[in-house]
Amino acid sequence: MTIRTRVAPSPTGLPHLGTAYVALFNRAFAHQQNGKFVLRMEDTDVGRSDSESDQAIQDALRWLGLDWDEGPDVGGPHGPYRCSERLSIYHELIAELVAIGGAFYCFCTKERLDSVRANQRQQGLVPKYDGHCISLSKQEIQTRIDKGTPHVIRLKVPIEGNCVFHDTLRGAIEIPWGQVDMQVLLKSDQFPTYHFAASVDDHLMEISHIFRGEEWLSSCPKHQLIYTYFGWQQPELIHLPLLRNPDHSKISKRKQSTSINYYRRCGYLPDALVNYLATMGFSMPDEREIFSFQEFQDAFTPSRVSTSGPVFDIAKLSWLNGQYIRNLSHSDFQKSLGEWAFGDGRADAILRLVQERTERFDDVFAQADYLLGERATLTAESFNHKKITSDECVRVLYFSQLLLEHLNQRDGELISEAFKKLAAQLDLKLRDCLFPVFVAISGRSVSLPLFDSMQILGLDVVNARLRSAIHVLGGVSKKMSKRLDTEWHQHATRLINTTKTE
RNA sequence: GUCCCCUUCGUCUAGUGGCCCAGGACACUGGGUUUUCAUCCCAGCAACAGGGGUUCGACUCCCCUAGGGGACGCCA
Repeated sequence: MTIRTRVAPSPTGLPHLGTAYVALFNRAFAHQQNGKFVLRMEDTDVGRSDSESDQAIQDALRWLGLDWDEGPDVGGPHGPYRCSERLSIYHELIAELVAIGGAFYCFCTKERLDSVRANQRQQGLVPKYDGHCISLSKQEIQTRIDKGTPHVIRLKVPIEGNCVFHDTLRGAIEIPWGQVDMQVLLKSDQFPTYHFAASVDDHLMEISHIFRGEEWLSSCPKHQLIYTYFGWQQPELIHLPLLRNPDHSKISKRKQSTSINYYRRCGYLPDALVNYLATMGFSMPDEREIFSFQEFQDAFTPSRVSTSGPVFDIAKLSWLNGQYIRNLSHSDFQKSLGEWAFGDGRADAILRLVQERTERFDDVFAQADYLLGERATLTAESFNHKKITSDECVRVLYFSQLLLEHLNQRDGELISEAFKKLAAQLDLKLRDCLFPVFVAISGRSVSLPLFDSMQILGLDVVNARLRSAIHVLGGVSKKMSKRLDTEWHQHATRLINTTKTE
């Protein structure tokens, strides 16, 4: 049997550390076994998927050296490798599944489902589909379809008994069918859900082993059911532990940077990041902690993967990165640093801002310090200001995060317009409103133009600096963030929409 | 709330019944080398969640409790 593995990210948002983590294991295992490693883009969510993210994920994985044998760009015998290009396959198979009684049409409205689930929750039951449409007759179904009633197709799930499936690291796992929802497989927009697309594609692409995050454990029964209905053999499942925040919750961008690009921008070496990721949940037989991907691949075996969730510890990553940096030849060091600091048009962008503010060359580097490296360390006093209180600073910084995130734009003009409106909404002068942002981004209240700086730094770093600034000011409690989120939603429509039309 | 998964130093981990009054690494503390700093070297600090079994013997096997995490979407 040929070993075939895959990683199947959804192209929504920035390239995630978790994607790299999972790709690492899949790639190492496949190549160790002379198999193939596949990249498949799971763009089943039309609203959230975008091609920019698709490209960014590919770039980030390539940067890490985690490239693939088959995928959307390189092709392969089992293509296409993007869900949105495989719709006819799903439609054909979902029809088959309905025909053999494994799935059924459902015409329920969102409102009805919401109230059903709310009721169930109130009674302490598992919120799930109540089977309302499961026994509609062929005629009833046809009539509604002909009328153009929006509908989905759901998985038929047994009511009683247990589902038993196998995980390589944990052995047999038993989940009562009563816990499993009649999952939507085909959405009303005719796109499959992840569950259906992934199951189908894994089979069609002859995937033999799936290394994926532990978060998928509870959806295994659904996938198993699909395989059973079709009479397919399920791939071997190896659920990896979830990367964690320092507080042990699942790693999330609210609490630390999860974007691969952030670590790239901060000057971590791809080999070091890959090495570090490989020590999360895996250890070498000889306990070595510094090793190449090739060495990892040679030594890898599922039995050396541990099941408890590792905290992603930036201090240790930095130490490891230091080992790699010092090991570089001096010429490689120069080359890599130069590329990091000035590559991709950065030198030009920075120098254009600097020149008009320069009297002597020795002014140059002091002005651009926060663009070339980490900004000065902040304290609460850094935010002392005549016109704006520290609480207001937190508010502004918090909203800035949301604004930039929702704007999802690098365009300086747009950012500038949005901030002007934000200041107006908060009833602050732009100059005062921007003060905490200047401090957060540059470490000073006076610096090179703010929005240009943001563009040069990139969203990942900007976000991290805003987050760290908020932290310095005492952070935002759960309660407070709830209040701010509510307030934000009141501003949001106006801020975002009007911004885009101008 | 229901179900599932997990539980060795603050963190990453070694350990698959005796080699362990638990080893390594990061962080931290102290010392040494170095014109300073960093590197490097040495030393120190620090853990088997708790309770029951099984066994001649449990970090290792079983059960319970507690704690942590995840899932419960026409998100993935």
